[in-house]
Amino acid sequence: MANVDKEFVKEITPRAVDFSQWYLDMVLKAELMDYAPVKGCMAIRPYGYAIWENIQRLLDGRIKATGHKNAYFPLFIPQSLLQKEAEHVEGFAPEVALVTQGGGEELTEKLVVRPTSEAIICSMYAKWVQSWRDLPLLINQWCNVVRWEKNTRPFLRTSEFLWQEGHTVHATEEEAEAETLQMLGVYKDFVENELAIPVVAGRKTEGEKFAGALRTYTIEALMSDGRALQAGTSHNLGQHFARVFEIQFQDKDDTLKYAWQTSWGVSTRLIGALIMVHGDDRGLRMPPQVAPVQVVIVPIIAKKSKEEVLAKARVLAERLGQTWRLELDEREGYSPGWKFNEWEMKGVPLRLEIGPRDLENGGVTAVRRDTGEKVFVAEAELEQRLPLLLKGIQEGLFAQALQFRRENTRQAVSYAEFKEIIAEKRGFVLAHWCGEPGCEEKIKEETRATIRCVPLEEIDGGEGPCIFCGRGRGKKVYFARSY
RNA sequence: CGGGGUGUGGCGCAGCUUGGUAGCGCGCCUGGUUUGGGACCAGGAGGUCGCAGGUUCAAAUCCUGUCGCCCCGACCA
Repeated sequence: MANVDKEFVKEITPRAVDFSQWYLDMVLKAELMDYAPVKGCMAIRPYGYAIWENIQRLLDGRIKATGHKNAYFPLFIPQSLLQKEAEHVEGFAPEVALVTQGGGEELTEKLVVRPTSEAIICSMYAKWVQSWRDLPLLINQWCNVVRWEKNTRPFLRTSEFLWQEGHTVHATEEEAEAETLQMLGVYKDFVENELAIPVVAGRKTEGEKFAGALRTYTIEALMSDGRALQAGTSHNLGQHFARVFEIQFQDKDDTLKYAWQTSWGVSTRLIGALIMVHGDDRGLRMPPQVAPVQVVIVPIIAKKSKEEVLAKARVLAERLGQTWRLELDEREGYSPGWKFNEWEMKGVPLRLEIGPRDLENGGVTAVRRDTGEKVFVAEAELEQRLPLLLKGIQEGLFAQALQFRRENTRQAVSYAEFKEIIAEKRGFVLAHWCGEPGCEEKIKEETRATIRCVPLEEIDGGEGPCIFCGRGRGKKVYFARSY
């Protein structure tokens, strides 16, 4: 019908109308989360949590493959511990939640609900590290953290969120730096290959680095509204924490040395990135690698052939369910069209329709979520075709996101042009920067764009005068407005 | 924390200006007919209108206070 397109989206605000409302429609209507009674806190619903479980499984494998082991540290941190590292406390103090009472009595020392675990973990590491033989110490934990944010948004910025945080200790600065970069590489590989989100890897400026770190590296992704999102960070902590927490070891040369440390993390924010990078006006588009449901079978039931169709659908579901995360939608009382829309909204990569026509033809109709393309697949070829189709969707989503990023990464040659791009087109802007924090700060004030990172990869254009002050010589850096 | 908005069945809203004891759509339940892109008919359940005071014979409606949530800024994964 003529208004079919309108019908598809009647419950979803189009992205072009109000991106932020679209995002909220997505997280609520796809049942990823629901608002909880406390500000900024959300219940992650099964469909959303399944994404997180897939992220955990795939990333955890990579973390372990690089020699790290999982452990768990306490939720509560004595306030005095957090206060040991000056920059660290300054960075986090404004957003910590404090426990002042326990068992109905005032606590003698207030407890911080961890906003990050450097302090508590370092206090333990001080006990565990004695000798060079104890190093490197490579530990990761999956947990929740609490940051009392003023402005919250589901998955992107919540008062409590889930993440993993790796904390490692090394004998030398070189080793720590190598670890920091290795984990950044792990993140980039993971985000690009599993989440199908292209990222720029780079270093944060002094102004943007982690509170207490020597250097912070980041992977930055571009959302489809042209704003950037920090998708993961890896910090070289230097010896800052080792000195205040007295993490010392006796080296091979008999001398007592402070250790070198790193920390690195990604959070449930990645789910927000998945939504904003791949989603369209019909709903989510989940990359097959992390999709809670990779394949959905929708039987097309007509009175005459009901039993036959259902029987075949069940057989196929059983068979294909061995390999894929698969759902057979047998619900009665919903029309096929309704189910199509529902599963499209939930972003299931591949839909298999089985109806009387398909039975006659001896196969199923497969429909790709990314392109909408319909193809007939003979039953005998399912095991062979499905992996190819899903691989094609995974790669297709990445390719689309990469193309979008290319089209929305612009070079600015003058500050006027820079301002215009940021104001009207958004996206990444590559421009020379002299390295002065003052220029960075003024650009931020005037355009709300920040330096997302100083890219690790070589960028065409080499060094040049600063986009803002016109002086000095600096590399090209990525600017953007960000989440 | 500043600016704006908003709280009424599960969801989205109307009712408030001009007080009279709550309504619509969707969803939900039951039965039936349907089912290749959000089906239809019939019947039904469900709300002391965020909370607390006040005014009044009477408050969803007027007044005061308070809390939550959302959006836009400043700060952060």
